[in-house]
Amino acid sequence: MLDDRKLTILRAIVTDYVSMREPVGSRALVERYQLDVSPATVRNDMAVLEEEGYIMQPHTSAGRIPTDKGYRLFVDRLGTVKPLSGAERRAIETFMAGAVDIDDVVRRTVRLLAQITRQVAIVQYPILSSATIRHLEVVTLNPERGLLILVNSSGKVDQHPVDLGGAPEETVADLRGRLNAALVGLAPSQVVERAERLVEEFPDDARPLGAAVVAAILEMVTADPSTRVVVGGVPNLTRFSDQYETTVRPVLEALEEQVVLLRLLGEVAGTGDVTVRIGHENPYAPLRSTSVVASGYGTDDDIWANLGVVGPTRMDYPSTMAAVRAVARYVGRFLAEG
Amino acid sequence: MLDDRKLTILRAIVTDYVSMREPVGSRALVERYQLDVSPATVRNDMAVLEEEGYIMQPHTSAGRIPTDKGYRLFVDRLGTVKPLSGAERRAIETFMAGAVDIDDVVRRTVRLLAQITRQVAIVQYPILSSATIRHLEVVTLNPERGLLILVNSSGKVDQHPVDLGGAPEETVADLRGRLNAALVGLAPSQVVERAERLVEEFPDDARPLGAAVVAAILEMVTADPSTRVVVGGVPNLTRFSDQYETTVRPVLEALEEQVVLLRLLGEVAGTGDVTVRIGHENPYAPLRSTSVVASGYGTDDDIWANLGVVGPTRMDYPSTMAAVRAVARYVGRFLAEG
DNA sequence: GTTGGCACTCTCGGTAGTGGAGTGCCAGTC
DNA sequence: GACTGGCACTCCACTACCGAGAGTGCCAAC
Repeated sequence: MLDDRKLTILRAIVTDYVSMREPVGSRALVERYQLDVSPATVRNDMAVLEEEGYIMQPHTSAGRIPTDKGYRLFVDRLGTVKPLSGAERRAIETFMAGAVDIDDVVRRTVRLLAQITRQVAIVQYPILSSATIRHLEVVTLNPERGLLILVNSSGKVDQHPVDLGGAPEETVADLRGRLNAALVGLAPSQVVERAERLVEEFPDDARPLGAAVVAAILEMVTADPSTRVVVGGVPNLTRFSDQYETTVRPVLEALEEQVVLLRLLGEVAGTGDVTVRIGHENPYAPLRSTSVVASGYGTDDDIWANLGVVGPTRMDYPSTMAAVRAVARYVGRFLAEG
Repeated sequence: MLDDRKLTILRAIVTDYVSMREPVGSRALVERYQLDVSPATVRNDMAVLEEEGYIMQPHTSAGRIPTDKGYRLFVDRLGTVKPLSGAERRAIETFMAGAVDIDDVVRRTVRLLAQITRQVAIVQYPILSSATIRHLEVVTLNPERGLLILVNSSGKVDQHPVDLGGAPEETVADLRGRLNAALVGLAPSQVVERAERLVEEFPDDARPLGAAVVAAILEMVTADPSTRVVVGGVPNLTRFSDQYETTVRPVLEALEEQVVLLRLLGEVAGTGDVTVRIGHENPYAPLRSTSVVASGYGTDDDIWANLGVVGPTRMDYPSTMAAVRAVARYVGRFLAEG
């Protein structure tokens, strides 16, 4: 159905449209891509491509632009992998070099990704499923209010307020000791099991407080994955000032909603490789004229979280995909080592 | 120089332009504001106002629009305080009601402010100058790396990585004890004094590690004020799609830079009352066609941090100022109560 | 000081008209 | 059967032009 030349033409239309931002016609095509056939032939092929739904005309007597389906075919079969430039490689190295803690890593990653792809970058905080609890602390702020702090082996620190109900300091100290003794070294899944039995082991007078604290711990351990997403490169949206209604506004609105972002990244990625959602393929309706390029990141056997970029369907997929892949891999290695 | 009627006219021009978004002419003015004089008289007054630099014409034979100077006069002398609507009052109450910790308070505040003012809101994390250190913890992640955690009396948790250099667990435990004994209960300023002597009290073998940890503590305590700013309501920028180059882009870029935001809030506010920077008065050049309405928040004797909104110079100052003031006060009270 | 009148300026919307880009189709060629 | 040159056709983008409307500044009169 689609012979080689038609595919070549589709590829040419996509690349040309992406770089020129204008509908591309048969004449320009043969000139810029040395197709060795006449414009008329190209036109015949284009008619077929249009019939099949890969390209369309904004109006009669305009050139063609790719449809979502066209981009999809391009991404699946036609895109040649574009290696990163030296400058980009160096940028990745230097950007991450001085990172001190997890927050810093995430912050730097988002900046890096936004800078390389020149698009809006989204990075999810790593979910360290293999991380174990390293330390538990209950800090008394005042007789009524306390703070539960949880540190895991990757250096992530979570906090949660606890209602102490006026419990004496000894009770709190005892509780602290028991919690640490019981839970340190456990992975999240193990915590869930262990914690349930733990409450029963508390002395009677510490029972209510203990139950509250354990509940808080469970909440932190289980709710954690859905916590946080960081966004960067929003000013890059100004490059699409022509697509205000279809791109800029919806993206800004989506960025405000952590839940939406997680859905976007989560449903798109979830694997170790780069995934692309083009336009209407997107699970979130307002972004139907937007594409998401995402990837999981982490070690081979333990995917930790997702990251990606969002931009107009008319984007440079090969470069963007290469950048997302490279950053995901690098961050994965970086986290694994440190 | 400027008699009552001229001031009335200026006020009318500002309010009309803000609500209508169109240059306002003499005829419309007398009709909408019952000025009891003829358009010609108004024109004479407007000519004077223009000469004095309070208003200008986009082009001959258009109506007048206020200049920055005009807005300034309006804000200083002409703006009638616009009380919050019942709905807004209720919004403030309900928004903050279920806040659990500081992060949550800040997040809710930013949403609230963005929603009421329908502009981009910025909230700085509270600097609790009166807060004291409540607990210090050094958690060993692996023989080389540790994590210093600092909890203050307001429930704020800070963390900082520490290079343990393979120090044995007893040394770390000893250090932890000494740190807590020495520093708990101190305010930041006191920590600075005390910490310097503290290092000398360490046993020799803990000296290098101790010095590193103390350095980290000092860094956290002193660097803290400049830490974090949270932004919300960015989609509200889409309401100014006409001012892409002068408003939308610069604001997006500024929002990406925490430093800029802090400068903006800091230099603008710094007092307990609402401060307004109009257009060119702004310390940050790219926002010269933007206004910032900000306020410190906290208790009367202890200003904690700043919050505010940024929007086009053509904004509803009375409402915005009222909203910022109300939110600042409410959050201050909320934090003071615990 | 205020006002009505008036000529003037400038924007905005609508209407033609034109050039150009691109197409589809068809008949002819290899 | 695939490709090509030619040609008529369509539609957009741009320009020019015109008229209506809004608003002004100025002036003479009250």
